[in-house]
Amino acid sequence: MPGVFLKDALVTLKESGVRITPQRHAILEYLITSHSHPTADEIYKALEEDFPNMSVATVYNNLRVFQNSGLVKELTYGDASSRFDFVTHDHYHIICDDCGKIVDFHHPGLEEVERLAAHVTGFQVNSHRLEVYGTCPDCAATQQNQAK
Amino acid sequence: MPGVFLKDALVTLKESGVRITPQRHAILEYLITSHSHPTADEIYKALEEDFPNMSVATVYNNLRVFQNSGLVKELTYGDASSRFDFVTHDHYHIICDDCGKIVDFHHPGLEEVERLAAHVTGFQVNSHRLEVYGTCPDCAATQQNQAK
DNA sequence: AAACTAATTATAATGATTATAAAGAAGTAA
DNA sequence: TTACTTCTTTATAATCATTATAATTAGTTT
Repeated sequence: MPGVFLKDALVTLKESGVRITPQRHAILEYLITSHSHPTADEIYKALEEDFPNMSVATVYNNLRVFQNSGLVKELTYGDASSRFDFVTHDHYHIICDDCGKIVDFHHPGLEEVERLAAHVTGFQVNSHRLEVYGTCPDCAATQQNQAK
Repeated sequence: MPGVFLKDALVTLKESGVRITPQRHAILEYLITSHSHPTADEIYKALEEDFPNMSVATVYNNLRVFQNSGLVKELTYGDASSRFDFVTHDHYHIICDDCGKIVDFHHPGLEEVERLAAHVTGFQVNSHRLEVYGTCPDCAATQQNQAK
């Protein structure tokens, strides 16, 4: 069932009064089917063939629209540009310090941490963000070989 | 014991062969004593009085130097500029969705999450990043009043 | 002091993101 | 259909954080 996410997403959008333009359709589809965490520019380049006249602003605008509808999350890191992630189930990311590859992993939510934080700081907690950093198997292997 | 962190930090720097210039001293001191999580520009502005000729590049350069020595951590969020945090003990941050205030809280490390991530993904795990988001007491109070 | 290295300054460049204004497409009501 | 309104896209310029460069200054070593 590959198209389920896309169909659901389109319904969600339509219900909140957002028009489904060809560009929006394409951006969403790319986010879902690429199974990656692309930057705005990567999306722009990937759709260049089908939409030669599309503007970068359109990509940014629509990514924002999708975020407002809760379909997409923005992942921000230091230097580089933001990456965008289609939200399915709750999952976390592990990121390679060497090559930057991002891999999903699932883990029960950290409600206990949220509770403690709320208690200690007096905040009303809404959400949290967790990322794990390390070296991916590929890069680990490369380093092994170079050490020889 | 207010100056302990600063003295320790200076020793750490000297030991790794980093010169202690007046600018570096001032940036570090501000990071420690301001008890905030300033942006590079905030640091620049705060030191303008004492160092009228200091360049923004100097702030960025030295923040990088401090990061390389493990004294400072960069916190990155979506739109805005990076914030810089003097590293003392391990702690996490809770951030107000409304006003952006950042408050520290302590929590045992999430080694168990790291272990699971390593197991599932095959990564060698180095570190992780956790942030909690919510509404700070001040903003919550303001919202209460506005609702009246 | 001379020679060398590191740090700072001033300024320009980069690059991601956003703002703006004009043109186009879709939706609604007559 | 026509006119009218609203939303969307496009093209382009602007913004803003950060980095690169080159020249100058300061510190260190001989």
